[in-house]
Amino acid sequence: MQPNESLHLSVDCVLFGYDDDGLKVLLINQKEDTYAHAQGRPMSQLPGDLILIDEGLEAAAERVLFELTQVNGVYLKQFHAYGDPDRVKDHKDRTWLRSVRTLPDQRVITVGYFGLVSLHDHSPQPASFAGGVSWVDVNEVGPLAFDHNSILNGAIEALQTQLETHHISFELLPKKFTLSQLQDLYETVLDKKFDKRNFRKNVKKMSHVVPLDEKQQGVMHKPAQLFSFKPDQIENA
Amino acid sequence: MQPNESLHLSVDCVLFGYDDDGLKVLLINQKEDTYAHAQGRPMSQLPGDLILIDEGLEAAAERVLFELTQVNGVYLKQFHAYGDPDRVKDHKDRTWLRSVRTLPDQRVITVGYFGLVSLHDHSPQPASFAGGVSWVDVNEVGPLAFDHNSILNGAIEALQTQLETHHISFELLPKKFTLSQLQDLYETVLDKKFDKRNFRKNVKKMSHVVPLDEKQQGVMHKPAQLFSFKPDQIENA
DNA sequence: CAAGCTAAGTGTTTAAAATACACTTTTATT
DNA sequence: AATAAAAGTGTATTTTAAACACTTAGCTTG
Repeated sequence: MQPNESLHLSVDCVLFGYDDDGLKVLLINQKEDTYAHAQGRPMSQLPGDLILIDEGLEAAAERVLFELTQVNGVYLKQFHAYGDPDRVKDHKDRTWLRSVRTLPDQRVITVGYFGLVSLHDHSPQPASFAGGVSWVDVNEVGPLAFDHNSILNGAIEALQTQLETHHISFELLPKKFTLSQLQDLYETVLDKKFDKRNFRKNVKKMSHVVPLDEKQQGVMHKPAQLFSFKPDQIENA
Repeated sequence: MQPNESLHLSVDCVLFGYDDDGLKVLLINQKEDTYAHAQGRPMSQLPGDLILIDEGLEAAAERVLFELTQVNGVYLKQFHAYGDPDRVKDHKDRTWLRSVRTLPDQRVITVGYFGLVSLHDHSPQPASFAGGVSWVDVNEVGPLAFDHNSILNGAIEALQTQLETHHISFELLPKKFTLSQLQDLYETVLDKKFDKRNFRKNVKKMSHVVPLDEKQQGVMHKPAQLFSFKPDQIENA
């Protein structure tokens, strides 16, 4: 048996977007891309692409996300490589592959990255996204192409671990945020509830979360104190 | 720029071996393999190989380790993929590459796995290892080929995390062991000291560590109680 | 066979961290 | 002026982590 004479490598990106409405993932609707050729039922998939011959893995992930969102400097973290020889051989995925790949039977190993963006500050405008792309609530993701459901699950677990061990919440929040927003973020991502007073006690220990001289405005209840993250050294938890 | 028309994928294995003498890594001495051709100074490297065209990633790692150790069923865990386009382009590595690869200039992405074996029970006999292979104490590893020093560091960190979050210590200990051996293992891998009494208090909470009706023999001090791991469901910490 | 060496084995006290829990405050709306 | 809605705040209890020192069992040696 020959070594990998013909074998492709890709990156797949699980881009998490967060706002007060919940945690979303950026999915690509195959129908939009392959409308003319696709015979099978349209499916969604994670954004990804074959890596270029001289391109680093993270660089490839950045390129994929920039092409879709026009946003640079997204927090990105590699979490797992998926290399089952049959991962792109499933019948349901053949139609799409034939429509977009010159070598649809080629084995593809993929490296998974997850990315984080805040959807608050109007940063990545829906408009700036290519067509056929949409944010889907993580709890409402249906069956995806290939092994993308397991990749997504791997990404969610990696995100949860990362949130508990590293200070990454600022990647998902607006620059100015309330403690309730911070708590909601933790509750949404970790899928568990926290006691308000205990949560705030813990936040007080985080030296990189600092109160501003500013309050929430235009809400029909007691306005909340606004906080921000100290940019200098947001290190490990 | 073309997508990855010609790009190789390998696995590299960081096989950790443990005995009362410390934590070791299995390294391959390039000199033995490429003696005839190598011009540069001989270096050690991690065991690894290009993956075969129909082979899964973990299967490739198993194959690499089996060829070296004749041992099957080794605990294996993927920890990171390394894809810097220049990772095999360093001058120091050219000679060796020219001597063993048909396409020495080919870019190679590698997926890192770490494996665990106990060196107590005479399991992988030194004799059963191919020549040019040796166990090196993790604290005495010199400069390795390619980016193998960073891969090794990545593996050590992954092993530490895994030891703290999953019950894997039985992979590194003899079937029957003392609590001091268990503590030494934790101290060696995590590189910190534990209080003997507190450590033993914690072990008592681990339901999968069970005392045997047997004591250490032939030691010139009070013989220790022997323990073993309950095979049924050794789950998360 | 007594003395001495070596590592095994064993509890308690103190400090720190996590948990449980309910009412008052501030603003906008009616 | 009354109401609605979420913000904000403190204490007591339980649990977990940390610090700490002497006695015991078996082997070795003189």
